[in-house]
Amino acid sequence: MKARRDVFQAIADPTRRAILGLLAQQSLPINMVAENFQISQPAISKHMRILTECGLVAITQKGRERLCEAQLNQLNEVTSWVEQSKKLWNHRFEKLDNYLIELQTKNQNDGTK
Amino acid sequence: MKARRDVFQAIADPTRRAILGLLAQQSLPINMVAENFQISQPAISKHMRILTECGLVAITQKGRERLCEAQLNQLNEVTSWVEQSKKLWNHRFEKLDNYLIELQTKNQNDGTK
DNA sequence: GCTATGTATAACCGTTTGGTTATGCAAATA
DNA sequence: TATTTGCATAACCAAACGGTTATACATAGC
Repeated sequence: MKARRDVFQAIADPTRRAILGLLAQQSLPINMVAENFQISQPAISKHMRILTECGLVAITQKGRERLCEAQLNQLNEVTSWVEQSKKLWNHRFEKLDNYLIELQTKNQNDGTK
Repeated sequence: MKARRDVFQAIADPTRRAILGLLAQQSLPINMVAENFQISQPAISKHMRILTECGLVAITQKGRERLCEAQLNQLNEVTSWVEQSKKLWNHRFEKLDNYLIELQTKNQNDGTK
């Protein structure tokens, strides 16, 4: 349970994705989140800490309860990375692929040897 | 380095995201990928194994080289999870939020007590 | 055939992860 | 005031992670 969290790591765990799925539909106090899983309350608290550390969940104290609210705009970091990568990927034939050309040249040399 | 990988876990590691960024632009043999990082060749091989296990990279033997090719359509799993979650999230006010209503009712009772 | 190259694999290691139980504490309730 | 409820936190644990070095091995080049 260390310091700087990032969103990619946060959503790597299936339980945390499920928690986000729940909170996406309605804000809930931690104990009501915990009811939806078989793991212990401290385990849920730990997941929640990770989710809050990277801004995916915001918590507001409500009496003795702590209301958890999803902040899914933080997923934009993921979306934009995927989009950016796919953009490059789709254009990969348009740019000269130096390595492949070099490889092909080598093969041609081999052929004429 | 165990069995069933999933895409979310694969992209959780910054080095693997960087590798995908590289391969998105051009297919490369493993050693040329390794040149772009300070970590050892076995470390790169391990990352590559994880990436291939979840289908994000395909490898084809080319003589003694192994050409790595990005398969970024596998990122659709991520994209669709994000989209699905955000959809629920954006509609969270439209559906009745049972917990919050219950909470509010309780508060009203408290007020009139 | 010998050497160099590209890569996989094994063995190992410290750190992180995801879980547990036990405990403490503040707010709500009786 | 005493008890219950809703959490956080500490201490602990096994397993997974991300890295290392050493080694093996097939292909390429001389």
